[in-house]
Amino acid sequence: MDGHQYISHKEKVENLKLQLESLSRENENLKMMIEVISDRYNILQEHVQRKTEERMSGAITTNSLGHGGIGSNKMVTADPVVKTSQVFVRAKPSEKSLIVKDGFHWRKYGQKFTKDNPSPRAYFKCSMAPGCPVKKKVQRSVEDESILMVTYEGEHSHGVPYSTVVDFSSSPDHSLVSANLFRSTIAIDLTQNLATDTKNEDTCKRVEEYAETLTKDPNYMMALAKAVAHSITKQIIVLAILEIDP
DNA sequence: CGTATTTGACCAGCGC
DNA sequence: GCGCTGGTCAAATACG
Ligand SMILES: [Zn+2]
Repeated sequence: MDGHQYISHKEKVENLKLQLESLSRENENLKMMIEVISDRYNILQEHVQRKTEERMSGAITTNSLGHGGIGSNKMVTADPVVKTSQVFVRAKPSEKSLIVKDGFHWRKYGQKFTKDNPSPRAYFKCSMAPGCPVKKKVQRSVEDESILMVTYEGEHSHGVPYSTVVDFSSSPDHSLVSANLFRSTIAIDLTQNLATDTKNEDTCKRVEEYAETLTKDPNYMMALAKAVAHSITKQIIVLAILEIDP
């Protein structure tokens, strides 16, 4: 009697094991597909960027040909509205130098010692797409050496680096990395909302604390993961359609 | 060999 | 103008 039950249980376990195995394989395959697709997506994005740039430059040249003496209205491009956002990020204890791993590709173009901070400040420019104007400054916090102060400036003229999502799962200690990246994105959003009224350090610190409490809340993390997954699947669907269409 | 980083030179703004 | 400071350039160098 018990033997039958035991056997059936054993069978169930074996069955579940097999299912798990096949699901794991499927998961691996899907991961690989995501990687490939994101790769192609980035390439396509690059092409689109180049094409629009070509078209823009052509339009500008044809436009500038017809510049009579009429106007004198200088097209002062409202550049002053460059969105800057400050982000506090926990420094990885292992990293000796300034971070680079936030999903974009940065080319370092300078490093200076500043008057009011013993640690140097590094200057980066986004190099994911040619002509992307985004820059960032990275400097350790004065009082807490394990806090990195990152200042992003401008908006990317290309698609967001979709491959970062893939990096989450493929990273050896993905929990740490993903926590850091999630927090950084949260901090970006919050600082952008708060940047209009106040700009002192206390609010920034409070933002960081707030983000930390958020990441500790399991419900919030679950909702966030759900949202991220949803956006991912949406992107995948779009990409699949694009792939079928041509 | 092509590309990314390093690092001193260089420049622009500001207070005096 | 002068010196200081934060930001950028670019030649040299390191790296894979
Ligand atoms: Zn960019």
